[in-house]
Amino acid sequence: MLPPGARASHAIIYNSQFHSHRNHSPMHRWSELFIPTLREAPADAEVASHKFLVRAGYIRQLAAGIYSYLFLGNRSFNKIMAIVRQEMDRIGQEFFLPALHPREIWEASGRWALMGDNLFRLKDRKGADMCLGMTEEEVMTEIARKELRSYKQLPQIWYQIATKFRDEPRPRSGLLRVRQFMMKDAYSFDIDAAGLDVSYKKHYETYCRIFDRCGLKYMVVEADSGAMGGKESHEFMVRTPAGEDQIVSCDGCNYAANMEKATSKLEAVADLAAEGDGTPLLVHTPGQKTIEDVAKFLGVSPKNKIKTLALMADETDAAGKKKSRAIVVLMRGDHQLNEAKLNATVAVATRPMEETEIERLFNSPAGYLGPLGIEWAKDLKRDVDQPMLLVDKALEGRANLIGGANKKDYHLKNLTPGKNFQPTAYADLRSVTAGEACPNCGKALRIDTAVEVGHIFKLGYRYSESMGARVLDKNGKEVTPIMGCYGIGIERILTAAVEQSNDENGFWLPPAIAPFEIVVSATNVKDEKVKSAAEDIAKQLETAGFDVILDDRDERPGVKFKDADLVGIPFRITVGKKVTEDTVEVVLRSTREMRDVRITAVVEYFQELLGRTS
RNA sequence: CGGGGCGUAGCGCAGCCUGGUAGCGCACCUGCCUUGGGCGCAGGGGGUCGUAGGUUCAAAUCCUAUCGCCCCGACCA
Repeated sequence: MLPPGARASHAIIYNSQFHSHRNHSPMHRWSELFIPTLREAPADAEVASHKFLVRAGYIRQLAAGIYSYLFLGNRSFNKIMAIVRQEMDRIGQEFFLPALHPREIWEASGRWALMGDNLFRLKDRKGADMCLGMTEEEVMTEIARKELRSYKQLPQIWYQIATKFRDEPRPRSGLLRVRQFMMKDAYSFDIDAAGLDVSYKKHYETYCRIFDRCGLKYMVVEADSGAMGGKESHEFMVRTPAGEDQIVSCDGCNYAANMEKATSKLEAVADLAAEGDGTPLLVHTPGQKTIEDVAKFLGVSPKNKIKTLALMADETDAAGKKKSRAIVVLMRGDHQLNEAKLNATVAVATRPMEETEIERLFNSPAGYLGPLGIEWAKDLKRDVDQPMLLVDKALEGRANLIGGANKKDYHLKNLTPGKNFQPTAYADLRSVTAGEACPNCGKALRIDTAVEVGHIFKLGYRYSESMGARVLDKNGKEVTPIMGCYGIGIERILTAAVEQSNDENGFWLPPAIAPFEIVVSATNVKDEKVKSAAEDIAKQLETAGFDVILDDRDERPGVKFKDADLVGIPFRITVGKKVTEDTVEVVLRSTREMRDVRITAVVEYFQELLGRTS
């Protein structure tokens, strides 16, 4: 824009200066770029990806769980997003939706209340409630509700890549759990379940292509779709100790599942013989409260003991009244309760009961609670007041177990589920442990920590129903479209890649997502021969389509090598003394493999190495 | 939200217990030197000690409050 009164000739001069400046350096020269590498990582960084992304000058923290992405980081993210976009465009259409949402649509879906403090909330100047989007089901469904009229418009797959906000209770591990992040989220709308199957499968395959192209070693696991309904769900996981999720998998077959979903085959346990007349028998167990203590005291295995857990579900009903429902869970003595499974079973969050509550509700001291003499709910319906008795499937069919007697210092023998007491329901509530038998093939299961980079699941009708999306089917009948939703964490792809490939000196990224593919390090820029050879090689590679950065800084070679090792670029070309023999060194960062290549053959070398033709 | 820890220069830290001149390494600037793994020498710049209040002749240091950040737990498409 010209300032008022300026003559056009000035503008021409400004313009030409501007252009000459840009034309002067089409190449990426390290000396002119902002790549703030650090010798030391910030003290509060714990995981490798956090340390290295900061040290390599990819990211800087602005606040807890909020990061600025600098030049290198941004380049890498752009490459990741380009891959995601390219693959998603094969099956769907890209949108760009608002991050700022009115309260109303979240009310309509029921998530305004459900999301609690995880949702960033704010008011506009008129005092109207707004929030920052954490996912876009509401907005997408709102569009579908208003615009989709006929089955002829289905199926639809709509996606976007955008910033999401979550007020995480505890941001951590650098970019692994943050409050603002980029996500590709996609939503499918189909006329029926068979259509959803197709959309789901398309995403499954697309995700595989995306993660393959990003160079990740990932696995796909069966996942829990949560209490929100939805039938099928898969997570795309990258194994790393820095991860926050636990996955169960089998090396013997392809079984793999999220901890919340995983099951195993249990070895049969020998039941105890009935004692006395076979009816529940009171035994004195003075001071023995824990499973271990009681089992030892009575000389039996914890496997023949019932673990009794007392829980409370606090709910607020439609009228805003607080209501608590007691839930008692029986597990085999040596088993662990899986809270996610419990939540999925009872469709409500629970907390451990307080000792005073146990005493008040069951007239039993904590530590001696047992299933007898209490009137349990008959089924899982939620509108009754009786406590629920949930019994883990591992106890189904067992007999003569030992459990609490609801009396201090006493336990009961001869307890048989279904005979002496009637559970509200049997359910799989147990956490799998490593080494148990695979439910498919029987081999030992392993448990690993992993990072979730993608998640696909069949939403069903939850949003389309609650928000009132309807289309007419072939017969002119109004039907609710069925939805799927599909997410990919952009930052997590980079993070997982760093976690996957690093050593004490730094990390290396797959070429497809690295900010640059090749760094050309001129060992000594004061040496004209070295300098011009390096420039020349970088230019040739760039012309051939490679993403190159020229390290032309006036620094000692050691500094450049250290930086090159640190910043994630997979290949380095060292231009040094050997230029007099028309030779440079190519170094593979991952293996440290080094090889002399003739300058005239460098382009060809990389074309072959990266499987690319000019 | 429960438990723990930390806020002193851009980064990493010491000083605090026992109040009295704000320090070290790296980074940064200048000059010389050096050029295949964070080179060397000399000189230099940079800090409201997180913030607010209090105690004291005097506070980075003691007290109170508050904010921020990190870790463990709870939670988590």
